[in-house]
Amino acid sequence: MTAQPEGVEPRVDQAAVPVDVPAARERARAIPEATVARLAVYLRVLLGRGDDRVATLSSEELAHAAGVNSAKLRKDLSYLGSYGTRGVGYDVDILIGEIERTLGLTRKHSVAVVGIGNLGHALAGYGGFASRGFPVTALFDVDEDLIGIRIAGIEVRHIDQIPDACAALDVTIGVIATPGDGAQDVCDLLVKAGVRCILNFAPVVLQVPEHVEVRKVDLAVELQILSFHVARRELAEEPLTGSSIGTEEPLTELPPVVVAP
Amino acid sequence: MTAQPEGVEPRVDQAAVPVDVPAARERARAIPEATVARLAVYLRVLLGRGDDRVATLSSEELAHAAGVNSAKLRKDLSYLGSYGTRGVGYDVDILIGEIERTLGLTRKHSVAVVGIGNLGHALAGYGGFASRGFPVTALFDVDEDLIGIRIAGIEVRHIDQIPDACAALDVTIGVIATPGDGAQDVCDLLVKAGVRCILNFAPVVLQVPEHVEVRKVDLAVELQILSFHVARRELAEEPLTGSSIGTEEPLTELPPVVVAP
DNA sequence: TGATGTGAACTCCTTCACAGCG
DNA sequence: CGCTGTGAAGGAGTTCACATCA
Repeated sequence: MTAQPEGVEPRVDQAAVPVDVPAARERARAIPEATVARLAVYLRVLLGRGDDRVATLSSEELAHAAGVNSAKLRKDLSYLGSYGTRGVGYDVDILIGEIERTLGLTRKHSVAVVGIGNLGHALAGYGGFASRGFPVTALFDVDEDLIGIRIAGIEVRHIDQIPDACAALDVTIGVIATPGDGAQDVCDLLVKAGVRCILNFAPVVLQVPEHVEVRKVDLAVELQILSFHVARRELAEEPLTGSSIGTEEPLTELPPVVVAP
Repeated sequence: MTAQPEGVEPRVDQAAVPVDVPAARERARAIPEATVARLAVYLRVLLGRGDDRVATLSSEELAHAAGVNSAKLRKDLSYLGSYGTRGVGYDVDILIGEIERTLGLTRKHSVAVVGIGNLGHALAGYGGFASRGFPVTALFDVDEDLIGIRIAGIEVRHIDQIPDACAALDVTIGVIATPGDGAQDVCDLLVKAGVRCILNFAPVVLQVPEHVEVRKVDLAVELQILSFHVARRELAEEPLTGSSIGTEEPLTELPPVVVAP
């Protein structure tokens, strides 16, 4: 490991982020959205393997573990620069460092969750956030019964306090887990508080200024997409009964075909 | 694939929704993934508007509400067929029906949630599933302390019972909310039980036979993508001081930057 | 007239295939 | 030789702009 000749690329520790700014800017700008999403996946795989003392991984291995093909993986990694060794593969530690730097994970983050219902409560207590460098530091709701209680040590406050509290805690990411109505208001408060990244679980399309980034997770939509595939598959499997052409299918409902495996 | 001569013309009268099966099959196969995801969004908007007795909507209005541009919306809807009226717009009820049929929502669905931790518990109690036609009918875990308790009236069973219970309840969609390790085992059990659609919240890439559809929701990845955008934006905003090392920036305060392209 | 529906151009992403290097 | 890195080809999705029709 650390078989790195030409000592231009310094070791990456989270105190200093070297590299000249214009180049980094250019590179960051150039990375496709689709690649960014996958970088996060590669990082998780690498962190898993890092424990195993695996010093190096080929594109084939890493790609398989991440569920993509190796050409795509190599192209993705090429956006970061050349951190592989031909004939060998990628140094796990170096790659981890590069991906973390690219994803901005060397920066401190701080997450606020708004809406402490079923989902918000689960998110507030979800260990997966903190363990990946996204500690939840503030919780908000409107329900008087919830305000003041603590979840995982964090006190729930009224959403009126969003501007002050978020600024004070330097919240970088807001998570909206409220019902659909009210989500836009909460969003406006977060934006006012200077939060520029929002993860939205509410089933509405948020309107935000263009300098604010929103990602949406819509569980019902996910299920509906799956539902589409069930339906498509059933159509595809359905035997082509020649007589079905002329028959009057009452198709308010889909044909009831279910094939047991 | 089966070259079907355009023999039967689909009559469109407003009461019934006819359509011959091969044509429906052809169409379903042709709809792009990206469009399917958006259809679900359009549907939600339409259902919201349906209550308001709005009989008709233009592509412009619907597109705005769904957060896309109108050209995209029209192209998306064109995959369903021609259900708009030129000079007027789309009939809300007809469109709802068409989208529901296309997404397979006229079929009965039944959801099993596996892994009753923070997230699984929230999902089990989440009203948004049932209200959109995806009732949760089975819950599973391995923890003896959880087995037997009821959430929203559903009893938690041991995952050993997945094959039997899922078959008996005709589960169409499995939701995996377990920790990463164990997710693959659970997945295998679901597949064995005949479940062909899986929504995976566990941070692993599941291996499944090709007739099984998996969608993954990875919350940490979502946050990391947002993090990337924070970083990119800071790079873009940062004045070109060659040696700025960003960690100590007083980021409590928002620079008022709004870049006009 | 005014909105839909759609070929065509365009942009973005993926895949191929192989040169280049360790 | 083996594997990375990458131009080039291919495919998917988006946007444009306008013919078309209620």
